[in-house]
Amino acid sequence: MEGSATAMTQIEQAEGKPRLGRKRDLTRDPEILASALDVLAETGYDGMTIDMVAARAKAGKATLYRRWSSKAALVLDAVACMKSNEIDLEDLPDTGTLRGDLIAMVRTPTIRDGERKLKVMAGIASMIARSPELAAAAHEALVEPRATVNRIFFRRAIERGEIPAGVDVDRLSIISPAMVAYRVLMLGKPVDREFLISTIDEIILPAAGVRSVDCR
Amino acid sequence: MEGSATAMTQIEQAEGKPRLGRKRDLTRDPEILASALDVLAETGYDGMTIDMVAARAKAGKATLYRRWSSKAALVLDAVACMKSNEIDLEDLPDTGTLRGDLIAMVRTPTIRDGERKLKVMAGIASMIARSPELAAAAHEALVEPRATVNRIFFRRAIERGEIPAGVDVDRLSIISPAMVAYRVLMLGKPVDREFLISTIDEIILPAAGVRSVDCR
DNA sequence: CGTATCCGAAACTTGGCAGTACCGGAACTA
DNA sequence: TAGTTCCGGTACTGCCAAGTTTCGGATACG
Repeated sequence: MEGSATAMTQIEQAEGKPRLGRKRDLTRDPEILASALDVLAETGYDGMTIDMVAARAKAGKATLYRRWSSKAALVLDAVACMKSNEIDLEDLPDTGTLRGDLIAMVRTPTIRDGERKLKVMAGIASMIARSPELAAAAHEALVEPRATVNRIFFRRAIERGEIPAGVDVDRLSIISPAMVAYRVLMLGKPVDREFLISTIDEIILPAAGVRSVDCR
Repeated sequence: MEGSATAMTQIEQAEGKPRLGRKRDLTRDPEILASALDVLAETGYDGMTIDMVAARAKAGKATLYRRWSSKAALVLDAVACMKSNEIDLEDLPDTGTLRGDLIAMVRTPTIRDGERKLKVMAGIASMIARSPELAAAAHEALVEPRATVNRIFFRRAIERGEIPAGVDVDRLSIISPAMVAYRVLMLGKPVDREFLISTIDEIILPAAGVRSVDCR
């Protein structure tokens, strides 16, 4: 709740005030949030300092505290704002086959974006158990978008009769994110196109019950 | 390298010394390490303080620093020592079927142990990218043991002819840990027997190419 | 033009934790 | 018994980051 990026500036949300003097430069908000995410991904929550964020954004510390009441609030907003970079659900690939749809999502920018999200996730991992708000923001911005896309592909495949209607769409949608997260965070290996494609062919499609050539 | 629990006390490892005075109580080492893991799982690396660990172990701070040169060394040792609680590879269940073997590992203590490991992993997640030593210890103690057990099961199944010899054993072995980690760390949901069994039946076995009843 | 608020930058205050030093007491050695 | 090292506990030091304040300058309003 509370919603969008620049609107979350908790301090002074009273609207009716005429506010005189120089106006706040709202274009700095996304720049600062992006810097915060960079530092967060590089050093983790506890390693991140407000000075680092301010320096990277070429802003003063006071400017940050004028907009966010604390480090925790800044991080929460930064994580929540990753949601806006989401994939447009109206403009998804539709190749006519489940495999085609899944493979169409395996593109360099998508992988890059995913790795960044995972680094942020690793940076806040220890906080998630203690901050329900942050956990919710991370879930909505980092976890759910990927699963949502996959769910759409599987539902389409069911409608086409390509896979059985009885499959657990939610579980299938999570396989790919889970394998990627494990590979990056636990195994420390990079995610490349080949890994993703073989995961699709060797795990996801068999689990989905695709009537493939090798089911003799 | 360096190996076992109590042996890693980095300070004074010269052996030939006759050492006079009161002897160090070596039985405190595992108690302190266990306390460190508890605090680590609860608060994460940065949230953990030496005082917390000392208090939980009912030890003095000096006692800890007499045995480990720093907080980082203590945590590294504590994580490395989780490896010793490993499952005995000589005493694995052997039910005669892949599904039977996998299901036999789904037991309450195994699940509990896994959740604890994941909480520790979350607590040190942000450190892993910056500390290769800790990353290696975590990999060996938390990640590899599970995969090793699964690999054995899949190799047996191949020998029996239960699954094709061409399957990617390493990838299959990782599915279960990956799904569990994602469920706990990203989704914040608990891991129960039902989840594990349906993961085996709906994802792992189809991916392994088991000639199951529903492959008509 | 005067005032109020913003800006980036830097100085400053405060609190918490890593690491050290010391205490009285216990255990071991010579 | 004297000397040494351990023990649990506490007090202390030094550092670092959160958060506040101040400053000179810029921008907007009336």
